[in-house]
Amino acid sequence: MLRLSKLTDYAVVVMARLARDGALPEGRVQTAPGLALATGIAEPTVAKVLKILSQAGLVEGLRGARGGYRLARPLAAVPLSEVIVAIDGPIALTACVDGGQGQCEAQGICAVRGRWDPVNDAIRRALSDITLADLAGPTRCAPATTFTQLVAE
Amino acid sequence: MLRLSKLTDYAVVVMARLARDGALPEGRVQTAPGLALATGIAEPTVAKVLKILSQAGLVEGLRGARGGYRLARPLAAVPLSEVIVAIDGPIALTACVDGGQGQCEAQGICAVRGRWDPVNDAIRRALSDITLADLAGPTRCAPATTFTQLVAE
DNA sequence: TTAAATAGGACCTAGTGGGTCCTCTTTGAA
DNA sequence: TTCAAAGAGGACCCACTAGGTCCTATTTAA
Repeated sequence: MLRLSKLTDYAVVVMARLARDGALPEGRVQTAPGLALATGIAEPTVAKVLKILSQAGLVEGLRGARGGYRLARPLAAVPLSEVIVAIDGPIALTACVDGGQGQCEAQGICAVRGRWDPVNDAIRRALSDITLADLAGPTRCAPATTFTQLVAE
Repeated sequence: MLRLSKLTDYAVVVMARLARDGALPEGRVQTAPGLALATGIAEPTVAKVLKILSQAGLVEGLRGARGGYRLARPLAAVPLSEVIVAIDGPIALTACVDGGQGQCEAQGICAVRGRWDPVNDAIRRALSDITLADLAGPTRCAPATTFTQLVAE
């Protein structure tokens, strides 16, 4: 199904919300509970996503009372690929990736060994060309269509 | 992680092997046990993949003694996207796809609602431009590199 | 000093993909 | 005519891991 993890989905939503609420670079911050309320995502989950994004340098976390999060960069400067990598790890379209030592059990006879890279490059390129600004759109609301309808092939 | 299912991976390997062993359209057939032996993939799994590919019209199954499978089309005429769709279902880069009724719990406030389609289009285009022939290569063996090395970002 | 936040873990749970097995049907060959 | 070899089509089990929750430590403004 080639699916994106839910966490990544949440990340995009949360970052879009940060931008919309003015939590821009050097601007005021937005708390995790507040973002949870605004997005409808459970609070612990929002907190988890923000922590990961913070580690990746995509958002900036300010601790202490009156703390919160804000974007490290404007949405237009954040390629979608970067968010995916931050949450899900490297973008690679194959199952034998996470073997660690890279020893595919069928390595000796695998007919397509070493040929996935153009595929992965193509995917990475496609995801790098799209920024979060493209996904979030110009502040206005998207038309009332469901994901399912949009995405079904 | 954006991972492809293992089954899809197997499908590509198996189809590449079919081509290599001359199980081309209108040609002689190759049995599932034989393919399992040749690819190093467990036999029941190979059989499962072939059944799915057969239903999708990507391979042709001939029943009975001396039966087996052969490609329905040459590899060059099979876009990678078609194999993925056959095994994994529609290509769609978002988690809220399989809700069925399409009612995302955060539907009312989701900031990125309805904006994933350009992303999905880009991915589909990338995967449609690559055929199995590109993956399998011109019969010769790929260099001895592991998937992991090739694919790590 | 206190309360409100983030930071960083540990940990549990459920969904589902991966894999196996069983039975039925088809068909060529003895 | 019979038999064996193969695919067709399910049912089913198991393990992995993503998703989600919670707890504690740390920081900092009021």
